[in-house]
Amino acid sequence: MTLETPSSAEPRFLRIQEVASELGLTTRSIRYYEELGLLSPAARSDGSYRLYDAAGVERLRFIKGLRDDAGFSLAEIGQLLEDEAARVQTREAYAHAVDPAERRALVADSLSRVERQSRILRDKIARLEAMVSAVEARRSRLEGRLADLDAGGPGEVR
Amino acid sequence: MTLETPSSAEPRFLRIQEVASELGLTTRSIRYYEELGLLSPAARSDGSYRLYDAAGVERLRFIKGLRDDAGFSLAEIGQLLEDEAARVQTREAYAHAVDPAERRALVADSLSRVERQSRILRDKIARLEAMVSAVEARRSRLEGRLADLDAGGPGEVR
DNA sequence: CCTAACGTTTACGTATACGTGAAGGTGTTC
DNA sequence: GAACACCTTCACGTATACGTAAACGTTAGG
Repeated sequence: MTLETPSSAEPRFLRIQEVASELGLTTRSIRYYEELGLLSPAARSDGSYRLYDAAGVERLRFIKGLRDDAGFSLAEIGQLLEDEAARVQTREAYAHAVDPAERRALVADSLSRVERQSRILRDKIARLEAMVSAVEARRSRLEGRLADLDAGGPGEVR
Repeated sequence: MTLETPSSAEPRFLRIQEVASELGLTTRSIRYYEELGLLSPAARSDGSYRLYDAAGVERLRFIKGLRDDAGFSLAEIGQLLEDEAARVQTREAYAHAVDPAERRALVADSLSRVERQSRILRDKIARLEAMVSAVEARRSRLEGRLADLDAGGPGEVR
């Protein structure tokens, strides 16, 4: 066997292509996101291969979601992730904070950032739902007409 | 007065800049959308100025919504509008159709197109909502910790 | 009639978000 | 240790969605 200490605590790293395949991205995209400062690999191999851990993969999945699902630009995503980074930093500070008041302030800060993220997404959803209801209005008009016709309905178009 | 037959049945036309201002677009964008075949002005003046009617303005508002709110590409919007165009054509055919079976088929066709539009939008909303719930999960974790702290909570970070 | 504001087409410029090599190093396998 | 897939860093190419300027015609007002 070529296995080397397959311990359970081994930090499982993935190389860029493995991550790309798992997420349905290209390696180019991942490197480009890195250029823009949206993420950086957890580590580099001896030969300077990018190595990603689970958190990195999750971050990329989040980025992809924001792009494909929410339709945000990479610049907007950068903003959202800055909030996220600040949140993580805050989390770090929290671990070292002793004063309860300080801890409270740090958590409150994180919370406000998450709430902002949530607001942005919810706002987008609300606008999408407005569009849906416009489409639905047409839909129900058509369904009504169809029902009329099935019941031997009126001859003139209205 | 400089008024000229301000009759109520007068077809109110707007020029491109008026439309652009009303919708928060640029004239360039509107002309570009026209290049792509997403719309065409209802009429042209003697001097070939583009003239838009209420329907044209609505169509543009729809396009802007699909772009800004839903984040669709202009190509995708083109698809959605083709469906819409087919629907309108179908509506026209409906007015001339006499056979009830034919009429039923036409309405059913329109309905299926509208349903497709609705599906596309709802799919987008669903994916957005999945993202929101991910964010909300973090949010409630933070809220919980905040409550702990306010109650004189545990000293170690988890 | 003249002018200022607005419009027209044509065409080249630009930001974003990657794709696509080139030239070379890395890593695993037989 | 040679092959071959994978990685690295430039660097230039490309599609989308417009911005911007040139050169010129149109419309409305005084």
